[in-house]
Amino acid sequence: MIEELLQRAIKKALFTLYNIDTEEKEIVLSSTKKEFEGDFTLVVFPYLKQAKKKPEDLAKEIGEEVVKEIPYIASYNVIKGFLNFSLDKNFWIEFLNKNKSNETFGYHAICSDKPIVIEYSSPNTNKPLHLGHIRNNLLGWSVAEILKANGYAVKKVNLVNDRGVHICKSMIAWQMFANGETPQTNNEKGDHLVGKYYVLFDKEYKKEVKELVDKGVDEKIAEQEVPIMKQAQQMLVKWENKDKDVRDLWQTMNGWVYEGFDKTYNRLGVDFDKVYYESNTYLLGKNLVNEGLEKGVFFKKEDGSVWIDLTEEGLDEKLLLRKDGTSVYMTQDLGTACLRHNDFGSDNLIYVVGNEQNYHFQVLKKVLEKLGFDWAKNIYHLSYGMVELPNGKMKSREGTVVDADDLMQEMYEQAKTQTLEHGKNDFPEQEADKLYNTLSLGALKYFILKVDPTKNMLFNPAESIDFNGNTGPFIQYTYARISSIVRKAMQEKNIDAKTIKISEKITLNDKEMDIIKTIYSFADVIKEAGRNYSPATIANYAFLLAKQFNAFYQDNSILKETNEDVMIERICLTYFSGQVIKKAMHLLGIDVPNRM
RNA sequence: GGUCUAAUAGCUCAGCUGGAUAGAGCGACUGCCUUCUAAGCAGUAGGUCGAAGGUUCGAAUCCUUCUUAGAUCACCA
Repeated sequence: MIEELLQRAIKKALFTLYNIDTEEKEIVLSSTKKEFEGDFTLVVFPYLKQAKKKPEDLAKEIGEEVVKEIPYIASYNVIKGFLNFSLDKNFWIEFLNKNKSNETFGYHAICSDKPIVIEYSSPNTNKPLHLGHIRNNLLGWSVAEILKANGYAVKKVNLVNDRGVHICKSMIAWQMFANGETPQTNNEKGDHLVGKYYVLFDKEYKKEVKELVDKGVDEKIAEQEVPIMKQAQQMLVKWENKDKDVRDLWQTMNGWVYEGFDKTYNRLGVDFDKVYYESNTYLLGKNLVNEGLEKGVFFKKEDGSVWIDLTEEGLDEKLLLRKDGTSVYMTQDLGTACLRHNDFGSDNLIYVVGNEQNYHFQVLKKVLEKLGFDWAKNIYHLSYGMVELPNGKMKSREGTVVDADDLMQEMYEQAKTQTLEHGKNDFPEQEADKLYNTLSLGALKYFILKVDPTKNMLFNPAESIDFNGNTGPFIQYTYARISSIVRKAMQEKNIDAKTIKISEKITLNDKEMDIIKTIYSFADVIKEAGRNYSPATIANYAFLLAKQFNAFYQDNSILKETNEDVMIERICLTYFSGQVIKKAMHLLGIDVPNRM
């Protein structure tokens, strides 16, 4: 990397000229702003005091030394305290020739054999997936890919919440109202069918509560005493006692849901290396609690419930076992963390879970640390913001959710409409279908992933997701143009961009240099995206590169360029841009079409 | 009430560990298709970076206070 050479040379210059001793890593180089001439910039202000020089003089003297030291540095210029280095054109040409057909360009070498385990999705089996889940799934999948590109082994896991009183609610409502209907009899997706009964339960529940309240019962009491709620709670007890009928129904209805989820996951393009079910894991963690009691990390209250005191850490007391000895969410999560650590030999666990659970994960981490697991300090809660609608949060029970399947279907229709509106109606049926899928998912995924995961984001159903501007289809369109050119170069000129070499006789214009420098930074961008667990970094990068390519494309001939050396260089640059766009989009889980 | 997070153009969002004149897209207004895909390109208008202090050669970025919004503080998950 040229930056490292520069850092080394600057360090040396600082030392020999002014006896300033710095670490190479602490010398900050940035890419030169567009308005100024140069490729890399050093800000010299931090060294003024020690060097006892004026900014201009200091910059000049360092520049002089560095140019002598590194042959690739063609020149430098100084503006105030900014020292701008320009690289020799041949450096860039060499870079292109060396890397344009490198399959792993931008990716980092394998750095660890111990896998990172990333949990994402984690749905409940009582309702279908909605837009919030989409954000979760896309983030999880993409971050996994980004970490792989950073050289880590990654295991993707899903922890399905398939038990509990909320699951019993759908079951009770189904028993009461369904007349035996199934996904088959109804021709309805299983998760939607089950979700329907979850909503029905809530409706009936509210009705019954109101009846009691009207009779003069206190609302709080009514909420607990209502028959339908009692039934759900009784069903849960039966479930825990392994009552055969309840278990059968549970298995049947969950089966419907899984069939539905599989379709949604499939269409969304996400997958898992391992799926955990809470029905198998909810009893884990109890042993840990007992160990903790013995070690004196936890304490027992008079009623028999077990707690941990985290007030010294700025947190509260937290319950770990109920007085009846049953476990809570936290207990189970302690258990599953250890399970994962053991299953995969992993010291790095990542949880993709909404920011509403920040507190939970703070506590989880602290508790595991107190239990003496040194890997606990590496637990990372990838805490993402909520997807909000113009009138606030999505609420499943109030029917204000944006359903995942519906949304994907709407996007598909829109992709179709847009394509036909552009007069592109000559695709064979199968190819058209594939294209609409590619474009609709590209639009959806890019829309979600381009925003910083940690921030809340807004989705306005009325405006739907755009296909122009800073969007997935914009980048896909750029790729399609590129493919077209690369194809024609091969067919009409018999030039294979992959293998042909660029001559050093040519010069490079500003638009070309913009693209080259952006491509050059790809590895850094991947590193930064990995460091921040941020697909948004990749999305912004892909957009920048696509925009720069389009600007170049607009006022430079490629295949019609008369100077053959320049034509070859442009074909190669076009090809390379396409490769990098494709890779970046892949990290987001977005396909790119060869034609559109 | 305690804790945490956010606030940047009319709207949706970028802005890396402090660095040169704060950027995109959408929307509005202008231009550009007999030339490699116009889902594109070029341009105009639009900003007290929530407010006030502070640190610094230098602050949207760091610190303090305040305002506003959201999350959380369950023997729910």
